Amino acid sequence: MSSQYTFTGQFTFSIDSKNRINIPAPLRKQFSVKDKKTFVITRGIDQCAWIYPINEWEIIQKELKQLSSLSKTNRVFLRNHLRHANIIKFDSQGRFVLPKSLVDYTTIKKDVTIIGVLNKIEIWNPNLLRKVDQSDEVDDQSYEQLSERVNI
Amino acid sequence: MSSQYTFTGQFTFSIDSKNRINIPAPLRKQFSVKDKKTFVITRGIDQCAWIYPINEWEIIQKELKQLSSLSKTNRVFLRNHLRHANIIKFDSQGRFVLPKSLVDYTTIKKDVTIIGVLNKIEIWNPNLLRKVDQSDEVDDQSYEQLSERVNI
DNA sequence: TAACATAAGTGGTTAATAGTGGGTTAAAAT
DNA sequence: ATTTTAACCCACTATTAACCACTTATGTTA
Repeated sequence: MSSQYTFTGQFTFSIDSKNRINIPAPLRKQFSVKDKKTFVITRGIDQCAWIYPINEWEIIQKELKQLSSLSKTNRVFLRNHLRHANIIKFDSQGRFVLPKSLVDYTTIKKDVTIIGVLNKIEIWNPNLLRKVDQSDEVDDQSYEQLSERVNI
Repeated sequence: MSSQYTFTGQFTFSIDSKNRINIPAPLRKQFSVKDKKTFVITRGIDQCAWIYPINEWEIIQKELKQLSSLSKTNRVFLRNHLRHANIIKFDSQGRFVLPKSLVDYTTIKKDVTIIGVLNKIEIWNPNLLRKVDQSDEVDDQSYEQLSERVNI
């Protein structure tokens, strides 16, 4: 079954003194009643944070369970993506608190760029994103191989 | 399945102080009831904006959803193509607001040229279009490669 | 072809929503 | 017991969307 979510668009908002980030209204509106405003936020593969609505995350978990921990790539990938996964709700204003570990990982300071990427939402430090945009990084061979088996 | 839309023709209208653009009646009439006056506007490969009726966009989306984010190539591709995609509705007058990012990208100032290109509509800065018409631009190599995989 | 009627393009005003900032209390954690 | 953290509340401002109104085309009919 394919995802019900189709997040798109880019927004640059600010993070406040309590590390709260506003979810852009166009994205927020897609959260269904089932979600109860709940999602999982975790490390992205790039230096950003990924947000998955809770039902979406459960689909991904199922896929992750397929991966054998005998492979080193798999082990590292699983560890890094599960250990930093936080279950979060957004408040009545549509904001959520970005966990400290992810503030550090993403190096977010004052401004935040939020990008809808179909079934997930990316949270970036705008300056970092700009750098990433400019550099054409080489493909990571091992992830390439994984991509043939897991459709995240 | 082939597209139900056959947009054709060229029109030059004006953009107002609120960045509203009128969709020419002949094109607007093709939007079906299913569309609910909804479409996606995004960056064109040239320095213009592309409009896809929402059902047309969903066909594209289905293909994009096949791409795993474990692949770096895919991640960059997905991010860059989705971040500029805005889901828009036109108002009761048949106008829509051109997002600021696309105003900048297209360098649209006062007048707008609107062109029907079968399954999509192009939005141009008339002056820029005139220049492009005169120069035969070279194909962008990377997009050529991607075109074999994703039918946008 | 003149008069009328309808549709199309453009402009502005108002009301609702979205983004941001902060305070207060309750629950954890140290 | 003290400090942090989290949930809840209220409030201000800017932006956006809904609404109304006017003008110019287009087309139709007497």
